[in-house]
Amino acid sequence: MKDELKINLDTLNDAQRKPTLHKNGPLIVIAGAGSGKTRVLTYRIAYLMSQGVDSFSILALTFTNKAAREMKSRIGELVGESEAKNLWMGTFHSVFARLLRSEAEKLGFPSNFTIYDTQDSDRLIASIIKEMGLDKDLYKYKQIRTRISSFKNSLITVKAYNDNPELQESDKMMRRPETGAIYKEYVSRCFKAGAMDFDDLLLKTNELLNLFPDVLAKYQERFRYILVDEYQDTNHSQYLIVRALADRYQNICVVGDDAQSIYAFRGANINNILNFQNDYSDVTLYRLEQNYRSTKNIVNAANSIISHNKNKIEKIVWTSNEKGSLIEINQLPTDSDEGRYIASNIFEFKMREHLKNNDFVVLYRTNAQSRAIEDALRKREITYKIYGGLSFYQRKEIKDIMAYLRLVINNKDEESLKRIINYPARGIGQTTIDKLIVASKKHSITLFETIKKAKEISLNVNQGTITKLENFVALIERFQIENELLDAFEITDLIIKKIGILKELKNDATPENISRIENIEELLNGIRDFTEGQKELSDASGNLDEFLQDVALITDLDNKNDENSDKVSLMTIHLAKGLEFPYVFVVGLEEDLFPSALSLNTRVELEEERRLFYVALTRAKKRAFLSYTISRYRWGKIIDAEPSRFIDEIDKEYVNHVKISNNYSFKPIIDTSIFQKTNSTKTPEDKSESKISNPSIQQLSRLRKIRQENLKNDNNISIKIKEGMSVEHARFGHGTVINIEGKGSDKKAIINFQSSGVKNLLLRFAKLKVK
DNA sequence: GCTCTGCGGTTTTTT
DNA sequence: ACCGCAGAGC
Repeated sequence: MKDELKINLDTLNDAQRKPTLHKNGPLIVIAGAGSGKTRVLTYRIAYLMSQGVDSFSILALTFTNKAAREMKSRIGELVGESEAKNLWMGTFHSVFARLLRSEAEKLGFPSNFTIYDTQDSDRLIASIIKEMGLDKDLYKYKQIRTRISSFKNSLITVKAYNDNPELQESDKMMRRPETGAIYKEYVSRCFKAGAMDFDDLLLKTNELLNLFPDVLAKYQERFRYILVDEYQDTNHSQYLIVRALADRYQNICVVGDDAQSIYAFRGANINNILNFQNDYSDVTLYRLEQNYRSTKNIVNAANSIISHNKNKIEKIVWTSNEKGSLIEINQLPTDSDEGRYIASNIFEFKMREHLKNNDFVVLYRTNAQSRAIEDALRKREITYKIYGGLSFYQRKEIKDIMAYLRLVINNKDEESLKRIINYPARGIGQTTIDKLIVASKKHSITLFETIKKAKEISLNVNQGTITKLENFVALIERFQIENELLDAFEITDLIIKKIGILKELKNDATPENISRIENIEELLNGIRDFTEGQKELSDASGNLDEFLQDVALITDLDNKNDENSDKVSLMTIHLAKGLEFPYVFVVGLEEDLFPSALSLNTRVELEEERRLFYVALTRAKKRAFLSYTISRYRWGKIIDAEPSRFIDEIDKEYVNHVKISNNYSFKPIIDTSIFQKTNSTKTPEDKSESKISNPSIQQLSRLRKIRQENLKNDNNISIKIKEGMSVEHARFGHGTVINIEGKGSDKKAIINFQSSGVKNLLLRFAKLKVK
């Protein structure tokens, strides 16, 4: 059957077809932004399958779960759903979490091990620092967590740390000689809790492959073809896993763009991609340099930015797309003005060009910047969605419920236990918990066992507390028994009812608590969907441990529930990697913000910020808008801002830089492609101000014509239009006016068009004819 | 053990 | 400006 499978490669260009058809041996694809690298990966996998490669023996590692899902469905279209289902495809973390679950016993972990998220790790480290009696100002738990994380990403185990005088010396220099002891205790507590943190998923995979040659051989044999997307963002630990697995068959295909490497802060090593050709023998290198995404102006501007970096693989990204509009750079007085500038522009573009909210994204360097943008969008009644920040699964109320679920599945999970032992309040306070921790260490048993044996061991608590502890254990054990018979939805529903958390929140019905109730209900709905979905599968049951398996690895970006709703997206630039939007706003282009103040010390860090800017700009298909302010609200006060150095690094040829004029007001940008390098929106009286270069006579006369047309529209048509009128629109055809709202140039009409349905049009732009 | 208040750190980015 | 936490008082 497979032999009959034919993949049509006609839609690929030559550069894309070559790596697609490359069958055996290592290859690297250096792919510029928007050059169709996902397409190559998709077609390559489909092509391999059409050549008889078993779908079970292909491993594809992506950067996000969303990317994996999309690629899988596209492959499904090419080769059939049922075959595509067998592919191992996902993020490093989710793929190797899955692998570890089936091999965990070899490492002494239960197969239903808990995955600690960053917050869990932080709490555990903070707790250890406290238990050890260390100065918490010197030992900041976040810094310690970062340090431990970097150890793990470099495969520096506790033993390796202790064997390494240099590392110990550098911690001593930082006046933190106990770092190694904290690390050791942290690792042992995670082990005792049956928990792995994010870094462990990679570190333990390495350990597994190193310690058990038979296991390594099994997976080498299994994954005969390995493909890695976004290779520039792999860390050392990921690099070693790939190398180990690919060692036997050497069918390794990596795809990436060094210019888009932006995750060094979490251990990504750009040298992985720069040195790939030295790591394997007979590597074939392919380049994808034609950009299909963006206009010439955007591609060229992006090239001019990245040319300021020294450390890079030379490549020429080009496009045959139209030239497009100039990149707009706008100076604004404050961050709230910046928000209003974005909101009014989105509003105007939507009306003028009949765009949807989905066509826009606002990108920022830090999550804190979203606030001013949100306020402005809300005022304009533009619906938006924030990605990242505090994700759904990180919210307190959700983490609380999840802690119950986690404890039911794995009662060794210390962080979950500490979280809920007294929530809702049942009279077990910090003092008791501290005593429990001491006793559990003394007897080398888990916290849960310590509580169970509270009577036998001398805990030094009173009888009332003992009873409370017994009740808690009984509650959890009862859930464990119920869980044997119930599916994930039923047990969660039962737990929520039994612990009375909703009642507690309703009793104090602040707006905050009402939103918490809604979130808990949303969680329950999500679990129901999951449960039902699992039950449809042949090899799944829909019970709780299935739900918990990779829930820790889900991110906001993976939430598909509002993919069809029409919202402006707001996110950090990091989150936007791999995405594209027709209209892109990049805000806060100011020194100390973007580039971040923390990145100015070294060239390496500054170059990463510049790549981040490159990523931001290359998200845009049609138009890009950059903005900066003169003063910005930061750290609770107003501070002066200076334009980012990156602004001057863009070749002037591709930008229209508008600075604040005396009579500054929010006038949206009108299509400047017809009269470049002018401030396009000034009325005739103020046109002499604030422009940075003189428009030609021709351009001016064109500008005047447009204005006259707009005026004519305002004065004639829009005044005439009334409810109930029959009108004609150039694109939408015949329709009837249902309602008129607003006045002057903001006057809008809701019109029911015969062929295209109800539309809300701004009369100034709609160019309606009265019939 | 619980609750209120004042203080200090926070904001670089995330699987 | 906001949040989380420690410490004091109940």
